[in-house]
Amino acid sequence: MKEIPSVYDPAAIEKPIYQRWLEKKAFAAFPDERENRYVIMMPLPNVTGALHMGHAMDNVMQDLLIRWRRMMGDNTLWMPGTDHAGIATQAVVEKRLFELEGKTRQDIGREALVERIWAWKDQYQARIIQQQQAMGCSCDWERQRFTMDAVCAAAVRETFFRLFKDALIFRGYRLVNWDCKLQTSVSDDELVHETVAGHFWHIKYPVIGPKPGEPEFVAVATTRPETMLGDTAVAVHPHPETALEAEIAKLKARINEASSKDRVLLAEELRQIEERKTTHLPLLKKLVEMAKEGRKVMLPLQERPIPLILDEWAKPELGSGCVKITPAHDYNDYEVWQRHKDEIEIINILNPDGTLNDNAGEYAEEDRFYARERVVADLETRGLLQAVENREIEVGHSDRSKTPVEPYLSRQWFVRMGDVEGARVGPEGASGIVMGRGTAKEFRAGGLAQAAMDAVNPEWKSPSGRNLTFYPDPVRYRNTYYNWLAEKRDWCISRQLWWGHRIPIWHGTVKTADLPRALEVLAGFPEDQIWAWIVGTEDQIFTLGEARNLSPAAAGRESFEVQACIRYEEGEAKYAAQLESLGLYQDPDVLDTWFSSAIWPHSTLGWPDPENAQVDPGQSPTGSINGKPDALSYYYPGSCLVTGRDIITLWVARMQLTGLYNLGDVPFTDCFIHATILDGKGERMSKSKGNGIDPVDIIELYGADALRYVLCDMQTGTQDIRLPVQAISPFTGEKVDLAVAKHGRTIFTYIDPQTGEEFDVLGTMPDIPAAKIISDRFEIGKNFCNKLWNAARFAMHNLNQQAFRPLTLEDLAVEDRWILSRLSKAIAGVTAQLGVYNPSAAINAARDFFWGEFCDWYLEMIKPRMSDPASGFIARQVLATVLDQALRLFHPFIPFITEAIWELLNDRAPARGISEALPVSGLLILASWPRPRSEWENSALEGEIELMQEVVRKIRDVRNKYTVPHSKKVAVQLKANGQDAAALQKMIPHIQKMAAVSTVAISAAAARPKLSAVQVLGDIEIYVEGVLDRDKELKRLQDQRDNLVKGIASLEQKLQNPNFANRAPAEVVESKRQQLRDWQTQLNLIEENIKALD
RNA sequence: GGGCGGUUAGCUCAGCUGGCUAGAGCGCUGCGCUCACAUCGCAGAGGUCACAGGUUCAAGUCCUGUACCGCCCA
Repeated sequence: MKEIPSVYDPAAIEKPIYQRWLEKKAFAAFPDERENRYVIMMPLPNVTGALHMGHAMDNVMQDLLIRWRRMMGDNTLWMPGTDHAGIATQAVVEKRLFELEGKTRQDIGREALVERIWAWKDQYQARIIQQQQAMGCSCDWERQRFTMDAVCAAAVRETFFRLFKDALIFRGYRLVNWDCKLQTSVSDDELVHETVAGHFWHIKYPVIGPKPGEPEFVAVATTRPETMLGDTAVAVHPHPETALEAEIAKLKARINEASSKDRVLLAEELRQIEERKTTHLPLLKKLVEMAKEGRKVMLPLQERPIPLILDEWAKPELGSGCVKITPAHDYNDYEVWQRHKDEIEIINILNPDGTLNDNAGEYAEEDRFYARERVVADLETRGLLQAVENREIEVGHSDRSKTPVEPYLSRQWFVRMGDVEGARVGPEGASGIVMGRGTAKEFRAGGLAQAAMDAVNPEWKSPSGRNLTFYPDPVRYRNTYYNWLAEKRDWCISRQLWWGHRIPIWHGTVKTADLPRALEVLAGFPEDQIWAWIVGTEDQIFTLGEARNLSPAAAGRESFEVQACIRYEEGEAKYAAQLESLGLYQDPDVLDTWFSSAIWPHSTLGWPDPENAQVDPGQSPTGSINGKPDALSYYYPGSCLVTGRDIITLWVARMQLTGLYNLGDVPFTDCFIHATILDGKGERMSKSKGNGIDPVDIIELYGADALRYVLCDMQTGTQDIRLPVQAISPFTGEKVDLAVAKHGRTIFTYIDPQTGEEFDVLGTMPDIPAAKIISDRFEIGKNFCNKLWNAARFAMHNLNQQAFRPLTLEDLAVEDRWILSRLSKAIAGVTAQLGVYNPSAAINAARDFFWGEFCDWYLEMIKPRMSDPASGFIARQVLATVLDQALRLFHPFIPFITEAIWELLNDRAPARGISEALPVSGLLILASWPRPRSEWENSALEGEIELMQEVVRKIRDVRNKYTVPHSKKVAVQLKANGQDAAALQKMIPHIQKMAAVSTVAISAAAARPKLSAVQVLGDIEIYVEGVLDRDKELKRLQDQRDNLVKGIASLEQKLQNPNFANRAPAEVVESKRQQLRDWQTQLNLIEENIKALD
C-alpha cells in the first residue's frame, strides 16, 4: 500500500484526474435510447479576455448540475464554446494595434485586421479552455463551437434569410447610438450612463423682423451647444396656459400626499411655477401666435432662418419654455421632426468619426468637443450667450471605447420586434408571424417579442408543452424579462465593424426606369436561394411580382432600393457578380454579436441541417450515427440555462425568440439565475476595475475543489455576494486587504502597509510590481477538502480488502444503524436542495452530515472496533459503504478529490454495501447518484444517539469549565429513569469514549456525590465526580437558573393570556405548555443542587 | 424620474407558508499536538434581527412609511 500523505495536495492529483476523464470520454454526449436527457448550453464567454470569478461561478454551477444529472442517469450534454464578441474583441485588438504599432485599422485594412483578430481569438480561446478545464468543467469538448465557425455561420445565414423573407428584417434610416471612436452603432445594452459635471448653456436666437410687442430673441438651453448648428426649428407648447395649469394641479396633488418634509420643497417648486404665469406665460402665448403666423428665428452662426413650431415636447414649466429642435442629433427632437416632417428639415452635422461635416459650415472638420468650445465662444462674442449653469448631466458612454456616444442618423438593419398586422408573406390577410415554419411544431404568434413574452407565461405552452421558468425566484426575474420585451423595440443588428458575420445582403438604388430589367434578372434566380425585396420607403416594400404591377402612385418614385439576400455562402460565387452588375453591392456591415448568440442553443447542434453540418476535424458529428437520432432532434429543446441576471434581457429573451421562430420551441425550460460576485466594498467584480480574481490563481493557492466548494457555498439565492479580496504583496508575500489598504498614485495601485511600497493590481503599470488578487474565503474549501482527505485516510488505514458479506440491520451496532439513518436523510436533503437550485443548502447538508456526524461522532465511535477481531469487519463494511455514498454525494461539488479517494476506496474495499454489494464503477464521475433508503431510517434510534450526544456535551462542558485535561478520566453518575435510562445504558461505551469517562453509573436513585459538579439535562442529572470548586459551581448554576427563570416568566405570561389559548392552534399551545413543564423541572433540579451546595 | 432588491453576531451569509430563549462558517477567547486531520479537536463569548408606526394571541418573518446601499430601465 502506498503511503497517503496527511495533507491533501490538490496540485498533485487534479491534472491526471482530468486527463483520465478525458481519456475515458466521460464528458462525451451521444444520442441514444434514453428518454431522460439533460442539456446545458454554456453561456459562451467572450474571447476578449480571460475568465474571472463571475465566469467561475457560472461554470461551476453548470458543472454541478451536469455532473449531478449525469450520475442520475440522464443523457447529458454540456455544450461549451466561445463568442466572437464583435465590438469588444475588435476594440481590444485595435487598441493594441495602436499602442504597439501606432497603426489604425484603416492603415492595415479589413483583411489584415480580421486576421489579427483571429490570432487573438485563438490565443484567448485556448486560455479560456485551460481555465475551464482547471476548474474541472465536464463539458463535451468534442462538440465545442465558436460563434464564427462553419456550423454557426450556416445557422446565422439561414436565420437571417428566413427573417428577411418574412419581412422581419428591414433596413431603416433612424437615429442610433453612435460610437465615434470605433465608428459603429452600438445597442442600448452597450451603453453605460455616467453622471458627469457639465454645463447648461442658455442661448438667444434673434427673431426675424420682430413687430412691436414681440420679443427680439427667443431663449433656448442645451447641454450640447454644438448641436445648435443642426437646429431646424424652435418649438413652443401649443397650449402653454393649459399645460402650465395641468402641471400646477399635478404638483398640488403631490403636495397633498407628501410627507411634511417633502411638502416644503414641493411648495417652493409650486411657487416658482405659479410665478411663471406672470413671468413667462405672456411671452409664450405671443410665441404661439407667431408660430401660427409661420414666423421664423435666425439660427446664429449658421445664419439660417428656422421656423417656430408648435409641439408639446416644449415644456412651459421648464427653462424659457422654448426648446431648440435638432432632429438628427437628439432622440426626442427626432420624434418632434416625425410629427412635423412637412414643416421642418432634418440636418446631420456629424461625420462618423465625431468631427463635424460640411453642414456645420465654418466648423466643418472640427472635432465635436472642440467645436463646442468655439460655438460657445462665438455666441458669447455676439452677445447671444445668455447664461451658463453648472449642471450634472447623464452622458451615455460606449462600454467598449469608453467615449461619449452620439445620437446619429444612419441607415441600419433592424429586426422587427413588434406585432405584425397583415403578414407580408403567407396567407393573404393573416396577422402575426409563423413560428417554427415547416416543423411539426409550427404555430403563429403576434410578433417576435410577443412570442418570447408568451414563453414565460406559466399558462402558455409550446406545441411540445414547454415554457420557461426562472429559478430560484420565478416571479422576480420573469418580470425583468417581461418588462424589457414589452417595449417591443426593434433590434438594431448592423454594426459598422469588420469582425463578425457579414450581412448577406446585396443592395443598391435602381432608377425606376431600370427596374424592369432588374426584376427580370432577379426573377431568374431560384427563390429558395435568393430572396429580394423592392423597397420604396421603410413600410412600402414589394415582392418581385408586386413590383412588376406597381400602382401608378408607387411607380411615380424616381428610384427604388433593391435588397437581395443570398441564402447560402456557396451562392455568393454564383450570384454576387450578377447582382453587382445591377449596381448592387454587398453591405459592408456585420451583424450584432447577439444575433449569433441568440441562436446558440440550436446553431451548435447543426441546425438547420445536422446531417450535413461542417464540424471541425476531430469533432463529434451532429448527424445521425448508427441509426441513433441526430444531435439536434435529440438535444433540442434543452434543459437549463445558467447565467447572471445582467444577461436576462440581452440574451435569454433573444434565445427564446429565435428558438421559437426557427424551431417552434423554447431552447430551455429552466433559467437558473445565480448570484453576482462583488468585492469587499460591494462593487461588481471585474478585471478592468482591478478587483477581479483569476480563478486559476485561486486554484493554484487552494485547489480547484476549494474554489468550487466555496462558490457552491456562496450560492444561496440572494442577488449579490460579497467576496472580500486581498492582494498578495509582491514585496512581502503577505495578504493585503484591499478594502482598507491605501491607494497609491492611481486607483489601481495600493500601498503595502508593511513596506510602504506601491504595487499594482491590474498588472499594466510597467514600473510598478504587480500583485495577484485572491480571497482568503477559499480557505474554507481547502479546509473541508483536507478534512475529507483525512477521514478517507483513516478509512484507508483500516480497510483491508476484506470480502463482502451481506448484512442485515440486526447485525449492525447501534452507531452503524445511526449513521446509515443519517446518511439516508442527508442524501434526500442534498438531492432535494439541488432540485430547487439551492447549491449552498445542498453542500451544507452534505457537509453537516460528513463533518458533524460522520467524522465527529461515527469515526470516533468505531475506532475501538477497528482492532476488534469479532466486530471489526462489520464496522469496516459500514465505513466503506458510508464513505462510498458520501463520495458520490460530494462528487458534483468537488469532483477531483472525490475521484481521487474513489480510486483508493476501490483498491481497499472493492466490494462494499450492506445487504448487497453496491454497483461500483471504475470512475466516480460515471457512478450512480445515491438514493435515500427508507429501510435505513430510524428516528427513534437517532433520538437515543442525540440524547447520548447531549450527555457527552454536558460532561465535556464540565471538563472544560474545570479545565480537566483530556488525559484525566472522570467518573460519572447519571440520574435517569425509564426510557432514557435504558437508552443511555446502551450508550455507556460511547459516553466513556467520547467524553473521556472512566465509569458511568446509571440509576433512578443516584445521589450527588460529594465533590462533584452537576449538569441538568431535562429531567436527567449528570454528576461529574472529582471536580468541584464551590464558588465556580454556584456561579455556573445560578447563571443557568437566571436564564431559565427569564424564559419561564415569558412563557407563563404568554400562556396566561386567554387570547393565546383561544386563538393559537392547539398544537402550538400544547408545545408551549410542554416546554414550560420541561423548564420548570430543570429549574427545580438546578435549585435543589444550588441548595445542596450550601 | 420609474421599477426591482438588500439592510440579521466583528466578517460573509441562512432563517420556507408568522410560534425563536434567532442559526452556520470564518474571526475572537479558553483548553488541548487523544495513534485520520493543529488546514485539527473540545468548550465558550458575541445579536433590543437598519429605524418608526401598524396588523396579530404572537412579527426577524406580513403591511405602511423613513434612512442608507445596490441593480435595472428612462
